[in-house]
Amino acid sequence: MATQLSSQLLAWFDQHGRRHLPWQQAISPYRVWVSEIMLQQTQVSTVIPYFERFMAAFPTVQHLADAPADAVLHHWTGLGYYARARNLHRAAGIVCDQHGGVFPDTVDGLMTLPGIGRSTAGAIVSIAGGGRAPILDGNVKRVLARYHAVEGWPGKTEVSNTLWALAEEHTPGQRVADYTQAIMDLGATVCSRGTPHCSECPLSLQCLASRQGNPRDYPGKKPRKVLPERSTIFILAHSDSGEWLLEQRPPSGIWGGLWCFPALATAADDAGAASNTAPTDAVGNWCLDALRSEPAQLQTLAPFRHTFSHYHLDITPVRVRVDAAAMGVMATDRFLWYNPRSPAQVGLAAPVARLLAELTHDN
DNA sequence: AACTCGGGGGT
DNA sequence: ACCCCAGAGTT
Repeated sequence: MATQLSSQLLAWFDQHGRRHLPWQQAISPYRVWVSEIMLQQTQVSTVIPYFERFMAAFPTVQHLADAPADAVLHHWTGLGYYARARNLHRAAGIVCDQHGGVFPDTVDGLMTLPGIGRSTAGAIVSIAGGGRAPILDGNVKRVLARYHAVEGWPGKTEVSNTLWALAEEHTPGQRVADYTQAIMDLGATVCSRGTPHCSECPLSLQCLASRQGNPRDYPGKKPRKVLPERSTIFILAHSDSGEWLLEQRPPSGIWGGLWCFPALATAADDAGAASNTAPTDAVGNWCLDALRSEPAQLQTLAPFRHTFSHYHLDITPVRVRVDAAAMGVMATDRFLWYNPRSPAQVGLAAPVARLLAELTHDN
């Protein structure tokens, strides 16, 4: 059943819709799936280059399933939410091993795959399969919350349920792929967050928020908390031959599965700072204990702050030269001597990638 | 229901 | 600084 919203949106889409995004070309379940995963909590302009490189490296779901996990994370470096990449790789294996390389064509079937929730499943079904399934991403939430003047933050279950019901109601039985693209395009271009362009919107006459004159009040804002502060020391251990020691992070938690400089936790509070060990001493001790190597040229670099969505991390990099005996730690597969001149195909945490780039550029 | 999980773009 | 972004998984 087509609603007035869906009809007007489709007419608008024929004139103003976006049609040149990379994942809108050669549409397939695989390409739509990869794009939807990358686009979770990530803006279009950020995703485009990642999508192009990813598709060149892994043209089909079989290529992705056959690739090493490190190679997948390598192509995700800097994109964030790395569980997305690990789930993508796992799901590719399941599709190839259990579904003959063909994606499920229903929302419920797709939702059994790791990393695919209701909205992503709806996007794949509607865009790649033409099936009638709603989505509820950030754009759709904003359009529907304004159109119906839905109060409250969509992170609340009740608000989310209301929006899902509206999304379901408005999803038409015909031209579902165009409708799905249309409502996202409207949210991204006309019904934007900061400055909605109601005068250009095909829905403005019926839109309750526009009629009230306060579209920016919708959707309701997430309650903000003060982010906690943590601190750490990055040990930038390098050999004479210009290789840097990296350690693989545990599979879960922050930077899961990525490669990072060995890190030492430090006291987050400064109340007992007087008793804290100096960073260079802590790193020197670490070299002796963990690497069985005599530290040389210990140097504290400029500290900087890296902010996650849920805490601040103050990072103090300490550079240290270690002798050839230290290379023995490579015996453990948790460690890797990384040569920026011939980089291993592994995932790097963003601040690690930036530090490596700076260190290499300086030399 | 609240929390975890990144990084960057817009303002 | 603060806001949020084509959300999903875990506790």
